[in-house]
Amino acid sequence: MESTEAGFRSRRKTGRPLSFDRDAALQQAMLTFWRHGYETTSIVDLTTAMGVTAPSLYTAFGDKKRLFLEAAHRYAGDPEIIARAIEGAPAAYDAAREMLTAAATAYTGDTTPKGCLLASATASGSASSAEVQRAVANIRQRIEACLRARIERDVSANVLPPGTNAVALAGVIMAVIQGMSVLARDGTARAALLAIAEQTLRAWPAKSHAPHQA
Amino acid sequence: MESTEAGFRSRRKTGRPLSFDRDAALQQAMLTFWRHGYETTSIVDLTTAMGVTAPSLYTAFGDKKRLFLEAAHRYAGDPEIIARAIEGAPAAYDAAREMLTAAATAYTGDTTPKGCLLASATASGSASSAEVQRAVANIRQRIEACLRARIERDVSANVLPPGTNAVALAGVIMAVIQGMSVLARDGTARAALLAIAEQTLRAWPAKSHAPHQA
DNA sequence: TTACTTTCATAGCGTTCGATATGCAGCCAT
DNA sequence: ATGGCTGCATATCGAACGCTATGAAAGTAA
Repeated sequence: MESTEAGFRSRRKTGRPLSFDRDAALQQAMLTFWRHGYETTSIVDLTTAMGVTAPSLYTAFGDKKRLFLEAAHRYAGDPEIIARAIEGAPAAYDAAREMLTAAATAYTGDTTPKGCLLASATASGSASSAEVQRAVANIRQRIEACLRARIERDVSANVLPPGTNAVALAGVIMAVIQGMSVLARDGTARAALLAIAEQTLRAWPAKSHAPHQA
Repeated sequence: MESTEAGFRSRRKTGRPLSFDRDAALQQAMLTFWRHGYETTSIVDLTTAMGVTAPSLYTAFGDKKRLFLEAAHRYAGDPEIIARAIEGAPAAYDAAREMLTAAATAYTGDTTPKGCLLASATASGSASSAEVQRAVANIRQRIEACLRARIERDVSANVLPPGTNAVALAGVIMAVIQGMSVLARDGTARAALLAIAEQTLRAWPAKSHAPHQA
């Protein structure tokens, strides 16, 4: 059930070895999906970028859907590590700050496509891609749940004011992160995104302020 | 140069009249693009939804690109009206509040697709759709510029603290709006989006508070 | 009625889509 | 060396893509 079972068909013992670097090919596939989206990336686009023929792609990765899912998981990184980073932060504020600045930076890389693969690649699609859209949504929601739990923990620990709406606060952070992807795609520079991140963090409820909600 | 020249080929005086309601067909096209995106909506999808054959679609709307642009402009509404609404608001805060709550509501309609057409339909695409992506980005940036100008006006009028970063503040609002589209597509309910809107507005710098930035 | 204009429905254009059948090439185990 | 795998390159497959040629149908203008 684990998605990272070290590839699609790797436990072979005999036969001709792969003539290409599977990991490097996956990396190129990820970049291509990142730039052009899931449905709007063709197999030819992928084989060209990966330097591999179509039959090799299919034997190594299954089909387009599985290749995308593997690329998406590689993009998202290990969810356990993310969870530990959020939970291990000094406070929810620090986790949110790290998430926002990391997003602003990652969405404006020089050598990578602009924006967020998870935010753009399956933002729309025909009915046939519903399963892929759900998988990407799950990745998002797992991160949101983790941040929300961290906020709730801070509320319980009195680090955040008791009236804090954890769902809304986590939602704002997630919305800004996803929205920054759109802005980055439109050409907004890294500095501007970082300023948006800073401005967003000014909304963070502080214990030193009186909680101003019912 | 005006996009709304009342259709693609409407100034006819003789000949067989249109057997379908051009406006209603455009509305259906808009809903279809809204649901499935630009490139990921096929001509068959459109003709089915619009109740029109392919040749009729092409004579009435030009081609897929022009049909989408016309649908996108219908979705976005008259930019003049939007500009007047932002400029005519009591303060930038009210404009931002209206934009956020209107987005939260519009993205979770019962009879419309979830999310925002402008945010999702061209979030990704092959190189051939670059022109359409740019057109949609322009719509976004026009709104952002309008909000930013309204914020700057409030700063000049001392309604907002002098140190206010208008670019970042407008950017946050735009990012949250675009991000809410992603959340809405993932299934987030209207109430949750409205809570995010409220939480976002708490970040709004108030003249009554001491400005806490350099 | 007749000429003219424009839309309609049918059918299909050439291209690209995701995915494969086929046969040769390369590597391991024996 | 040889048999058994497995990946490689070539050449497609049927379906769907965006789009259009064609001629009949339905109006207006004379």
